[in-house]
Amino acid sequence: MEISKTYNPKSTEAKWYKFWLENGYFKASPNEARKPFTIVIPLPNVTDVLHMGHALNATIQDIFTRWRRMQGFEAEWLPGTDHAGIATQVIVERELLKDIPKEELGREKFVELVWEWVGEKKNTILEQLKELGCSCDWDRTRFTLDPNLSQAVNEAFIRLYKKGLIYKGDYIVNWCPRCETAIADEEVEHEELNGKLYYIKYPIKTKDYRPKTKNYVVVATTRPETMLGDTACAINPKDKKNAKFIGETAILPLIEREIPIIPDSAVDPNFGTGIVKVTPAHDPADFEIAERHDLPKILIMDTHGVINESGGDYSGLSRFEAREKIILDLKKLGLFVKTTSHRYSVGHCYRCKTLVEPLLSKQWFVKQKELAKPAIEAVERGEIKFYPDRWKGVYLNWMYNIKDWCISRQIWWGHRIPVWYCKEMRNAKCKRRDGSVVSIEKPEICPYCNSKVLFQDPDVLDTWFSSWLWPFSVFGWPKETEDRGQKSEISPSADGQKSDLDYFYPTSLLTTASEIIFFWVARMIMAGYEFMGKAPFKDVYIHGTVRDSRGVKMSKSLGNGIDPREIIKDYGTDALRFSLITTAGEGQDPRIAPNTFESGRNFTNKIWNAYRLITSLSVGRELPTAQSRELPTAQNPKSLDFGDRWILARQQRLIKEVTKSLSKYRLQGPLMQIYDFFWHEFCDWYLEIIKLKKTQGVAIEILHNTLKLLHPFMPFITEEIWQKIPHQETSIMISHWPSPDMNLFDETVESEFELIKSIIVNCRNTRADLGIPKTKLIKVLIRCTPRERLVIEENELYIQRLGKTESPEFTKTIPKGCGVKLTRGVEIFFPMSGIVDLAPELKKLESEYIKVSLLLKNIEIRLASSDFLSKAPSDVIRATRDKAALYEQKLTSLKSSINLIKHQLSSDSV
RNA sequence: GGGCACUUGGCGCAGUUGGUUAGCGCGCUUGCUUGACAUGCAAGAGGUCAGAGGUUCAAAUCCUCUAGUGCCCA
Repeated sequence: MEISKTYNPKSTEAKWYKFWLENGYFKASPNEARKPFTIVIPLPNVTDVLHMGHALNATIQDIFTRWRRMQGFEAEWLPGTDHAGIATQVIVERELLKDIPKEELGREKFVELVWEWVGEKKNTILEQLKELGCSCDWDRTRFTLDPNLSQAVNEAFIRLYKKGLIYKGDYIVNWCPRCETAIADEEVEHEELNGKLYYIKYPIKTKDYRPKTKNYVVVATTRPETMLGDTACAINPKDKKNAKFIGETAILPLIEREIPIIPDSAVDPNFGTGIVKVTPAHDPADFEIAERHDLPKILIMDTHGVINESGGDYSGLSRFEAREKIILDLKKLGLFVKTTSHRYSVGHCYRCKTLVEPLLSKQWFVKQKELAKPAIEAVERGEIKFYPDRWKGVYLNWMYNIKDWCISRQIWWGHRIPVWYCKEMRNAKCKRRDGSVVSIEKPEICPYCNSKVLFQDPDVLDTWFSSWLWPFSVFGWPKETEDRGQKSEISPSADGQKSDLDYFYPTSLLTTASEIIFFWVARMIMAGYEFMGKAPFKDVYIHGTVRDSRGVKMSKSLGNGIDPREIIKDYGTDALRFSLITTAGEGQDPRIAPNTFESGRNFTNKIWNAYRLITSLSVGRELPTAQSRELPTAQNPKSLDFGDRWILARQQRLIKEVTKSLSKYRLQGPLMQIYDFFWHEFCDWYLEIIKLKKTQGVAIEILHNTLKLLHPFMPFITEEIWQKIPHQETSIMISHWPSPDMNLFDETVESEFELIKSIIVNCRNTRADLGIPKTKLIKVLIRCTPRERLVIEENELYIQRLGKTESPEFTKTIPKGCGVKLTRGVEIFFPMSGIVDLAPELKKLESEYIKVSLLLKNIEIRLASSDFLSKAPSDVIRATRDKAALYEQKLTSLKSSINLIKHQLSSDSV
């Protein structure tokens, strides 16, 4: 049958993915006979569509999963999605509701609408992961709003509440006026901007106070509109220049509120005038000051960022309009001093990029210090490791300074907070507790005052409050643990089978990008220790961020992304995966350009054609079957052919190094090694050899094992070819990962082969340099040791055919009228008679002579140094001496051949 | 302001226990429809490893400083 000249990924990928699915190869279940290898996916949002970041992330996980599976682990890669509270709600509001406020629809209807939308979109990203070849255990796909995962959320909330680790309070939160919700500190993106610092006069109250008084202080602020909510001015007590004002009372302009001038050491005397306004309800630092001095906290904005009734005349203006008007009015009153340029950083909502407003608000918080303790120790002790290691420091630094986590969100899509309030609050006890009851179900009556009128907290929980439970909620926590508790009382070890949770938890590896360390990795570690008493995973692999060719992060909004599905369409999944992994250095940010993927496409094609050649060599004879095929390992390696022994030795080395690298979480290195082996040793040399010998047994063996090594990286083409060559297992993905065969290691053959190779290369050089037509064979004379002569004679066919030479002859003297090359201590002479162009050759030899003599000079200096001789290890000294001898020999040869050519040239010119 | 990374031929990257004539892919030059592959083959040009100083017998590799770039935190 005709085999296509180029590899066609389209015709293979869907076919094999279906085959794997149908055979259930991705599934895993507790199996005491095997060790588990577990990965839970960093759950993408339901709103996500596949981008390069996902592709890199998923490829890495798939490589480790497939590799461990081949090694005999019970490999579980659990997929799923996140309900993504804010992101999803934003999209539904925009796309489905257009501009109709969701309030018109009502909460229940709105949530229904979101469920509908999610029902349609939920599988988009997961289906796309299938195109990437991901070997996820799809039967276990989870969604954070699944019943069991919701139960986990409630359970976690209630447990933490009972321990006093969850509380409700008035604090400054990051408020997104567009999403109309609080967001966590980590959800704010800071951007450094060139802004202004506004200087404003605040008059001081005196007996004869008049608006145009000359008694005033000047405060500096970046946000003048917040002055409507000022309740103090503050000065650092050490600030001698301004100390005299402390204790005075200022009159807040425009509002005419009397506010105290207080001392507080948090004030930076070098900021502006050293006197700052204090707006406790709209600035986190000012909030702290207000707490210390018991100042009132006046909220001047509503949830949309519009000035409220506390803002007097400015009520109804947006925060931006208010700023304009306030400046204008201050100018009219003569209270505006100046502006100066000022660099400062402003926060934006990570979901919609709206300017975040720090706002006083009643929210639910999780205390973090206590939860952080075991999570810090685990990483300090090395129980959980980061790859690359440097992220450990980033993690720890954040954990040491952790602040309480705001978990309530003023949106409708998500897990409703399991808290109920008594509406009536009929007694003091009830009032003291704010009438709040923590409960999953609605309580019949208020436990404090027996009122029957209760309502649920309208807020939902931060999405991350469900994702931090992911490594164990997906395996059945808390239900499974409860069930087991009951079971064990009745029949202790009924079947001896471990539960999913016991078997797969703790997981083995978590793979994610550095941005997610705080949001998720840190919190999963905290949750793991808090709820399971154990780390959620052993290793954390942090990969880089995908950037474009200029180094700019790929993003939808910038439009600089490359769609992985386009690449798959054009070049195939294997090409995409190959190029992504070879481009992404360990933990480095990969820079991706459209042509990045050509190398992957070319490589798949190379693999395909190697297979084609091997198959074609067996035309007219049967391919050996899996059973009949004599494995080289079953024979005495010494009885094999030189070339066979060489490629087998090279492959053992490859297997050893690739396996070692993978176990250290390296991907780029091993993949490049496989590439080099396959292309530059197997194809460039070994396949050329077997063309001469017309044998293909060992070639199939090499191909077989190389496909296995490659399979985790490039699953489709490896399966396609595997199925076409003799094999035993039904699929390469469940075949056994090769291990190096010590009997096949052979350093002697490796070095002898290098000699043959380099003789061939030198012959080719000479041909090319001298422009000898390819049809004309050249003569070669070789001067070498008897041992080398033996090797060369045994393999002279290779030299003749690959170097296009006549049968090599041997000499003991330097022949006259020859060009000469020196390689690995062997001199090769090329009779020059009839060859015209000697001048370039002479030039080359002369520059080589200069180069080598410099090298020799350096080495001689080193060898003359007594320090070197006394301090360097003996093997290094020996190697250096050998090298010096080699260079000397080489120089002699170069010199003689230079003289020969010079002689030739001068006699020619005569 | 603090921290972390990066800087190797035109471009993108290897070089992980200090000892190789510093490698690879793309691009470039020259020659090839060599019966696997032009998504290819062969041969080549191109780098004093950002700069300065130090440690060492020996530095792209370790240390310090400087410059540039990027990221994170405050």
